[in-house]
Amino acid sequence: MDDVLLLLLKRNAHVAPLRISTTEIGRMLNMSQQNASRRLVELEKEEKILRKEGKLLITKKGMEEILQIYGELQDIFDKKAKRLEFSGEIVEGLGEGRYYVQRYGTKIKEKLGYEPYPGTLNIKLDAASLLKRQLLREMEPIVVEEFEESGRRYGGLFIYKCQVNKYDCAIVIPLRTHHGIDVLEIIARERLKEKLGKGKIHIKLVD
Amino acid sequence: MDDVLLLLLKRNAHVAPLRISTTEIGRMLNMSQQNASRRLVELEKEEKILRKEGKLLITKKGMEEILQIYGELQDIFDKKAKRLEFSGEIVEGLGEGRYYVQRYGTKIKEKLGYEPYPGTLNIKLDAASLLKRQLLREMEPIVVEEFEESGRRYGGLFIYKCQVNKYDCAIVIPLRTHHGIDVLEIIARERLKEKLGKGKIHIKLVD
DNA sequence: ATTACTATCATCCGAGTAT
DNA sequence: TATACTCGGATGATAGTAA
Repeated sequence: MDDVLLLLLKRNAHVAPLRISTTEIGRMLNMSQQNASRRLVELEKEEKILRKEGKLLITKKGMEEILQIYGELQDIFDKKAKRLEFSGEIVEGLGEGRYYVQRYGTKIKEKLGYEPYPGTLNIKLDAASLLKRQLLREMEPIVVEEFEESGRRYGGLFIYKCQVNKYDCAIVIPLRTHHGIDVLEIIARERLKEKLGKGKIHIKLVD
Repeated sequence: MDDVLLLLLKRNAHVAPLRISTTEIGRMLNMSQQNASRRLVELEKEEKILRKEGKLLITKKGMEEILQIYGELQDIFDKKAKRLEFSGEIVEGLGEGRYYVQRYGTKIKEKLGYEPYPGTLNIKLDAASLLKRQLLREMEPIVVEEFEESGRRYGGLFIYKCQVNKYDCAIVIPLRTHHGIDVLEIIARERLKEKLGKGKIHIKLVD
């Protein structure tokens, strides 16, 4: 982004006309007065700023340029997580998924609105998805608090709603014990393993 | 900010090594392959990226440059947005405000907690406010999703809570059709036009 | 196919200076 | 004081081509 424009923005020239000399601009940006002058003429010609009575104001067009970049950066840093997508393939679990989903079933229903099928779909992530895996941490999880039942203690869960090949599902991350970071456990209303078949699995996080 | 670096960032080269050819960079940024190549060599010399096995990765130093600018923009917009203030004067609407507020009334009540007076206050913004108008985009809106009723389709709304001369109100931005950007439509619990009188109107956004 | 060198052309910047 | 012109040198980009 144009550094002169950014300076003007910092000085609020998008809100109120700003009085500033080319000498000052040059000093602040380590450039000559002559160059600052030329840059302003340039910005004016491009209709990104306008000058009136010796004061500078950033125009709509100028703001669009800035907001364009700001928007892109926001997308990258703030919203990336919401578009998080993983891919991988189904692997066999150890059968413990079934046990846990039954134990947590009521709690999960409170959060998701449905009782999940008693079993988990285990997806082994491919290399590219594995790198994105850590971005899950930046998402706001649905939290199932730890609880005690029949004298046994059950650890908390983080749940993230997602779609797996168009089916509404949820990723479940047990906070206590869990297998390697390369396998995601998925729960859903119904048994999905057969419906999904043998191909590559796509997991897309949803709000 | 360096546009090549921004491109690499968009392609997640800060998260995982990215395979991309100089030809592709050139094509995406409208520059020659030769120039893309030179720019990469440059970025590498400045230690903003590093290359390994033909893949590119943005370094810590590279990210610092990006986050520096992003931080500055956040300071400007996030803080400003919360203090966003407009001024202007009341203008006559076309009466359609009344119709729409009635249609959307229930949805609005769900979001704001009260049924708005059936009519909108139309404020024509002055020149200075007009420039700030686009900063609304940076704020988090209250969203009324589009819906269908009696076979007719109603577009979504963005709503922003505000105070108009001390009265709690809300700015309503229809996402489909809307008049010029220079008029803001305001809704409130009660009819405000008479209470506000003829002077200048001040609109202040609130959380 | 790829990257990146060299040569040439274009653009940007700073110094001097006119206004 | 101020802005902004011209001009020469520096930096940047493209075309051609080597590796």
